[in-house]
Amino acid sequence: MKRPTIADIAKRAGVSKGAVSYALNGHAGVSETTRKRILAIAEEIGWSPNTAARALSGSVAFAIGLPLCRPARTLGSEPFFMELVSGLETELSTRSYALTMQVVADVKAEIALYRRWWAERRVDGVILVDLHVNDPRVPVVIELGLPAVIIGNPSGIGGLTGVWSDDAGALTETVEYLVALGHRRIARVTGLPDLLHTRIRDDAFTAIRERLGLAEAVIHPADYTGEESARVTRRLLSSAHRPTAVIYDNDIMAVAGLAVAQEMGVRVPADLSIVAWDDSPLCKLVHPSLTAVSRDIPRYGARAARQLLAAISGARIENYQDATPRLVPRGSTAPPTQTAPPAPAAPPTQTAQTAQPDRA
Amino acid sequence: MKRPTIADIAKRAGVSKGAVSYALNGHAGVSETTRKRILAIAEEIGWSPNTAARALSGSVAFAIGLPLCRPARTLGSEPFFMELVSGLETELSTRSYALTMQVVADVKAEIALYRRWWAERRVDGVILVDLHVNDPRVPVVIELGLPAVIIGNPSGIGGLTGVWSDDAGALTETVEYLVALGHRRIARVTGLPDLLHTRIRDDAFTAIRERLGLAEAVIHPADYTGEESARVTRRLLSSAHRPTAVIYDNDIMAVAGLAVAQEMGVRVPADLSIVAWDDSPLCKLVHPSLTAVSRDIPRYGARAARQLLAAISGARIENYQDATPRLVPRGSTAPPTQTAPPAPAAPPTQTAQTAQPDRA
DNA sequence: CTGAAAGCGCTTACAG
DNA sequence: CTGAAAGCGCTTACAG
Repeated sequence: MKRPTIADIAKRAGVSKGAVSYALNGHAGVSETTRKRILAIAEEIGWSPNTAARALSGSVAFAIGLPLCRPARTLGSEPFFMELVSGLETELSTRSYALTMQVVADVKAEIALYRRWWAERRVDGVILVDLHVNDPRVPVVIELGLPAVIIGNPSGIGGLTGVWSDDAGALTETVEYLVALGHRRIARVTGLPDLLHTRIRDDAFTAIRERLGLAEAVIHPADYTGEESARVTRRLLSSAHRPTAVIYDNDIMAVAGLAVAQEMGVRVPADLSIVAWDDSPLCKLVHPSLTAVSRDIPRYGARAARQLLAAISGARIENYQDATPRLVPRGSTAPPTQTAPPAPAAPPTQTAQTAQPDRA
Repeated sequence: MKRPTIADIAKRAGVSKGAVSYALNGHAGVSETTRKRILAIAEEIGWSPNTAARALSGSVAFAIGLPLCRPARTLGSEPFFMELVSGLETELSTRSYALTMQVVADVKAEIALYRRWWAERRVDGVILVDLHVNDPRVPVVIELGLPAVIIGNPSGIGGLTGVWSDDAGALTETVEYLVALGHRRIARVTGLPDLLHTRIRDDAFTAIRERLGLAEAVIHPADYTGEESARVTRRLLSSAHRPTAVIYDNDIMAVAGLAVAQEMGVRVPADLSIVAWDDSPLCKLVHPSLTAVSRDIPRYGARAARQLLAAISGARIENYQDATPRLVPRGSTAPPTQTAPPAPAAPPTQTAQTAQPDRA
């Protein structure tokens, strides 16, 4: 099949290609009647603009870029990205913008990707996720003049704006809730330590610990994977003064923590309360269902897309702080049954054989 | 910053733009020495081809399209897509092909998207997932002449090739394994019923049921969501002759089924064995860990990408059947403790309060 | 309000 | 082996 072009439309309508272009783009320069006629013809012959031609003359790619800098396996099991993508899409698709994704191995590769995308005119703007402390991507994006929106708190990052929610506030609220239930020994198991939002939550945790005098509250760094979370949780639950409540930095780690508790015969929520940071369908599926800190990530993505499109069309954009994440209490949190030294974990009988995986 | 073009390179090298193009693309027409000089200059000034210009003259977009036709929430919680994406990427990125994703509401919208992508020359080829029986996308893609690769078994689909694994074989193997453990009352909880691979697994299930005379083996349709799986599982476990083993069509549904069993006081694997179809990190995290049917989905994606790129460059491509999915036994399967009528489910005490969600 | 023309940055036959 | 030129399908000043 041959694709129709504006030349075809022009011939049919008996006007010049320029006139067709004006009509199609809603510019001044054609009478209302001919515009209508031209639009009707375009519709009839199934014309869509050739993006390449448009990009070449108008210098817009009608695409935005989202680099994904996490290993494939982590990517798959975290709902965050797909939810973000679907949110971005709701805005982009209505304006015929495409979303170009690319998996990169590390920050260095991601920076190279920005340069390549810029040189290729592949995208009109980019979304930055997982900001690090002193993130080296930021100066590069600024230098290239590539419109960008950060997913996360951009404070301290000169020159780029972001869309984020008040993680510090949500963390404080969560700890206060656990304390109100009677918990004192509260642990926080974190995501990758040099991510900016990990830092922000860490700081909030430390602040509330000081304020409420929770001497035994501790932070344990992990990396978002279930494996690492299981390891950390096992160590935590084996300690003499084991925590009565744990806050995990994502849903996967929380589920892994729950499984370790079950494996060690620690009852949830009687002996141990669990809070998952990002809420997800998964949190509602496990038993007991997990109390979680919930954000509307698709809305988040939609907002970021709108900001980015505005920036691309030349508008000055502002930072946007979304609603504070909500704490959604479910079955995994309760008052601790005992604040005295905990009973030693009873070795489970029924499930002991399942400890070694892959017994075939 | 101004982007360098081949005109800049030509000026520096003292040759024509045509010569630069030949040198850069490895075509005949330039001496080896000038080619080297030109490549060095391109490297030095940081040149990358303008994709729009390339697409316009060479009629290649250097992008492939992946429409995602599932609701945002389902998308996020299923590892399958992200793993597929990362597999596609490993091949695409080495050849500077971009992956363009778009979320669509339904098959109709997806068909419109193919037409638009084709008219816009946005992509050079597409990946089709989740094939339906008599899928209406197939004739459209063929009519447009859009190179395409199906993820899934393309038998019965004239004109398009696919990359798939032997689901029927894996299902048969799984049932045989459960029967060898002593199970007779085996249930299968499926994904969306009109997907082709659901049908294929259903047929295999029915065949093995006939062959082994498993009169009580049953199929229950669901939709890949945890909610629906929980509902179906609750009904199954409440029935007089409840199954002793359930095979779920994805990991999320299996986890939900496990949670329902725990909620109802049905011990896994003593009273109930559980098998998850697609293996994922999640299956290893829950307690007990889930026996699963495992495929290497990233490799799958990589293969599909290679096929598609070959098709785009004009090669005739063949169907490719990947390795049969492997059954990975873990802690959720065991011989049934009793084949006689099951004991009534004991109402759990500790967890009763967690039945109502969102008690704040 | 409209038409003819140049230009975006490449690729590729076509002469030399 | 090399150069000059046309063309991909649009957009956009520039004359009329």
